Amino acid sequence: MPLTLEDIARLSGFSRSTVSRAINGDPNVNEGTRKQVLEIVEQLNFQPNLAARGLAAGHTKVLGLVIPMGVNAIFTDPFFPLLIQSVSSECNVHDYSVMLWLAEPEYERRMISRMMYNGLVDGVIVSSMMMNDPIVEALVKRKLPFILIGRHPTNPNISYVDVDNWAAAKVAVNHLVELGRTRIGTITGPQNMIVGRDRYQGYLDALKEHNLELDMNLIIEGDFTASSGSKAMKKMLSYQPDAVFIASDAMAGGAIHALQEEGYTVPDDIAIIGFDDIPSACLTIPPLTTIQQPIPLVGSVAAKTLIKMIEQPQEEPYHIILPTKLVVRSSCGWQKEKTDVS
Amino acid sequence: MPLTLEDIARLSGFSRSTVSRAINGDPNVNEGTRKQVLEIVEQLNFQPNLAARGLAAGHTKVLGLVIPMGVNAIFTDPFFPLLIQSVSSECNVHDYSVMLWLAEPEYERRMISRMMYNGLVDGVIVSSMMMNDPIVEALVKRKLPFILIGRHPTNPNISYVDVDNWAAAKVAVNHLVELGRTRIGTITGPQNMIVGRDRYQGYLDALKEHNLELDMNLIIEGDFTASSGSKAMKKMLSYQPDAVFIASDAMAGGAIHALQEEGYTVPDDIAIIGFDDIPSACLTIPPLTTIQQPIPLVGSVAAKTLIKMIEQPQEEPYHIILPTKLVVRSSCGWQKEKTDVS
DNA sequence: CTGAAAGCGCTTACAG
DNA sequence: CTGAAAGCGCTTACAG
Repeated sequence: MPLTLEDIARLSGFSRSTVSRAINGDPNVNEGTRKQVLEIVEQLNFQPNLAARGLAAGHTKVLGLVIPMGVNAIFTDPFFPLLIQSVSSECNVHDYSVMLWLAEPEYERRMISRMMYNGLVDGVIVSSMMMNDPIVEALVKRKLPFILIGRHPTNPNISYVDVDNWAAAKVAVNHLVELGRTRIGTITGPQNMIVGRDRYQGYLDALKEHNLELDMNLIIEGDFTASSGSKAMKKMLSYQPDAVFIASDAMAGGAIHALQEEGYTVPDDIAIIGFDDIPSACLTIPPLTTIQQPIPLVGSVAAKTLIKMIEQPQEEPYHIILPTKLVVRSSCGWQKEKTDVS
Repeated sequence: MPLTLEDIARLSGFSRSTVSRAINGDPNVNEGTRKQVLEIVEQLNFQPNLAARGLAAGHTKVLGLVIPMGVNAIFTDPFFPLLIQSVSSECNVHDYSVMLWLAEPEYERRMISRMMYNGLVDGVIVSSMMMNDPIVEALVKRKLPFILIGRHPTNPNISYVDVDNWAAAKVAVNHLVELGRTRIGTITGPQNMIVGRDRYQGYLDALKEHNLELDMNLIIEGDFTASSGSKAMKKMLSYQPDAVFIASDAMAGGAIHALQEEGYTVPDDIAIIGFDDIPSACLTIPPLTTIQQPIPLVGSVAAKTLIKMIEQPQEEPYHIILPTKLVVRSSCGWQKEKTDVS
């Protein structure tokens, strides 16, 4: 049987209350007694029962991380692992734990309500939701603090951390234009996700700014998976693009693969620029020029901010935009720097 | 404020006890009253506070999934995402939630003890631990049910689910031998992990069975990352292998990449066989021949078994071995079937 | 089949 | 600075 506070109380000669206060860093405890208590705690490796603490204190120091399974790419795209890892690390630092929910459609409703009510988490991070995801609506009705990864399309009262996908997409397309490309296509992300839309809109606006003709044959929607990138690329080929802005590196990897299969050369025949700068971006042949978004930073900032929202509630929502950066490798025909695999 | 059992009791006209029983499927409840209670529950979308339930009932219906961060590969190798996903799905089916712990070295000790004591999880799944991982030792001391993904090297009382890595590695090497290769190297997994050792031992024994000479220059340890595979491959080249058994597809991907860079042709110059059959195995050029292990099955069986251990405790440990399969593509020079990207 | 009551292991006013 | 006591929201013998 695990030890209880009561045991420590008995062993230390202090009351349960005092022991509890000592453990939780309450300033109203004599340093001497704190030391005594903590020594016993240490020695016996006592850990308070978190369910009990949660009940009594009204918080559990665990965060929920919700990843909707609607997206095919979820577990082929390194985006999510990287995100999970960084959220988890940041939580560790603050002495929080993270509970991962993979929201499968069939279970979603059940999970949503459970999550709201169950008193098991103090707040939740929602990643990459669909535009019409009912989860957000459900969350706003409750008092549970939550933060989105990726801005909310319409409700400005919702906190989020995001990058400026629109501006970054423009940077990507501008890069292509500067290199002399004129028939620039795009393989977009899912248009039911805000991230997919923002990047697409950036593409559109960049084209317009340069007075480049818009050819709908050069615009194909992908779903962030490599295979969708490959398929889209093949379909686009007959319309002779000379460059393609692809909304994720995973899709770009698939596209480059398709191009090779079809006998095209990157970047000579077609320049490719991706988005994300995932670890394997420098492993494609040729290495992928892409937009780097600081995924680990996104995760840690989201966690950090949510914890702040929990511990120091305030009215105004947080809208945090993290920086993005063009990483030039060779898939666009401009080798500024050499990147090593190792 | 979320509703409580008390609210439902008042609203339904029954006692808290009866409501609780109705919700939890206790057979000792009149079907009529159960229906009435459940209707109100449904209508108000009441969800019991899980912290309270955990305290009172002694279980929370949440499982911990521990993934040690010692391994570099953790978030570049699709193995883990696939595993997380399948564990999570299986838990959903059984109405359990999963709590993901990424065990970072610095926090590990703290987490271990917390996990044991905190009453927040009913059991834990430990994935891919190091051979000397203290977590197992800590776990056996407690009453907390747990199961390993990957067999334990020494303690037969510990439950696990695994594949027969040793036998599968032999199958892989045999395949190379059958194709006429004689200077067969290997890039192993970390030798402080049982999975790395088992696959290496299979390689060794296969060589011996075929009376092939053992050349230590053709044996290099990797860490399951693509970049370690690439580096190892380059190092091995000067010793002229004509085939390499690589202990993970992620490393094999890196190795193939390295080979291309160095101007070698796969499989003509060097045949490559991997292990795992991750989704991108058919995306390498040429597509990778590999050993398929049923990662999603491993995850779901682990979860299912752990739940059984929790709900129907028994003395004997579970030792579950899942099947493995040679998938022939073209990286060994034997094209049995064509595999499409899409 | 149902209810009153005790209890799970903590936290936190309240009083001193 | 410390302790006795109430309470967090459930479950579960126990009695009927």
